[in-house]
Amino acid sequence: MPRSEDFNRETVLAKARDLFWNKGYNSTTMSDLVHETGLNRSSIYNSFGNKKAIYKTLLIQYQEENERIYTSALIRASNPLEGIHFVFENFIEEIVKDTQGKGCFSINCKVELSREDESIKDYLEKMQEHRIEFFTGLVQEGQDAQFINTNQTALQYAYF
Amino acid sequence: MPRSEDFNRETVLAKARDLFWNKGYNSTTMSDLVHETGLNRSSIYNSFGNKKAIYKTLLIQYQEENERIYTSALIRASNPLEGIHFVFENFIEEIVKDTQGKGCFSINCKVELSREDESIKDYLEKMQEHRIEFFTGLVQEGQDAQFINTNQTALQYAYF
DNA sequence: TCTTTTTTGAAACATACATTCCAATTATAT
DNA sequence: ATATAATTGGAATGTATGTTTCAAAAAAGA
Repeated sequence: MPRSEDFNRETVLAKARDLFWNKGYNSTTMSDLVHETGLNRSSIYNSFGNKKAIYKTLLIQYQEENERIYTSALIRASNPLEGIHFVFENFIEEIVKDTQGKGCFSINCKVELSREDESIKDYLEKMQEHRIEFFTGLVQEGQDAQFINTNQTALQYAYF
Repeated sequence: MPRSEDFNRETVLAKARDLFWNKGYNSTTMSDLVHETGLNRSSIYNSFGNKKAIYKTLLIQYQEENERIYTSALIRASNPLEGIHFVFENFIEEIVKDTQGKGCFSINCKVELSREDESIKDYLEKMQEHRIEFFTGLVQEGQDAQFINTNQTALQYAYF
């Protein structure tokens, strides 16, 4: 009986992400989102929640995507050291690709929002911790298999 | 005949800088500034201009301070390579000191404001260029005096 | 002490946005 | 075709916050 949504969630979110990424959180207005996505105010609030909710959705999506990139790099690699190599190559590639200086979505998020929103701050800190654990594990593995020297502890390498 | 200012410009600016640095530009309100500095709204507008003007003053002050740190590092150094070494040591020191994750003032500025304020964007880009030139010159000197290898051009090293 | 010019304080003003409301519209199922 | 329930458009609302205003107070010199 009811009418159904007239848009594609993914493309809407993609457009929102581009906007936030290009203009930053504070400089992106709801009107920008209305214009760019083509759907109207109420529909946005209806289907995606308010501005911050949309942003959080995108942040989580971004992190999950990165996670996927990491693991795929690990699968391609034949040993832990090479895995780290792949991951960093990916970083560099991203940085080089960013000619307009958009920066990293999560770093931008951290600068703009982690000071005013506790939940975002907590999320980003958890992610950071998670990432450190990831690298520590990787380095540890590499050291166990004698691909990486033990001049420093695994944790120290990971931090670096 | 006229009455004179009842505060110290430097300490006021220092407090403003701490505020902006801790909370970011957008999350710092004029009321915060009024509270923290102790002087009142009108006085602030009178002596320092509006919010953005204050911020720009601080940004320029920050850059000049950095400039001074660079040159002093260069004076201490006995050759260009050591100079670069000192400068980077200084970076690391700053990063380690920042336990609350305040980040770098100019990077924060870039993320928060360069997208919405053309003049700030231009200023930061000019500074970036200037910095590249600085390092390029340094590396070049180092190469001329054979302290640094010539596997890459000076410019390439500088970018790195 | 009186005049002059600033500084000060509080309230008023302006405005840019996020968010909500509600009537009109639209798509689906029966 | 009709009833139903969500979607849509645009106006209305609310609010946070930057900025201005203006009269009262304060300092410095004559």
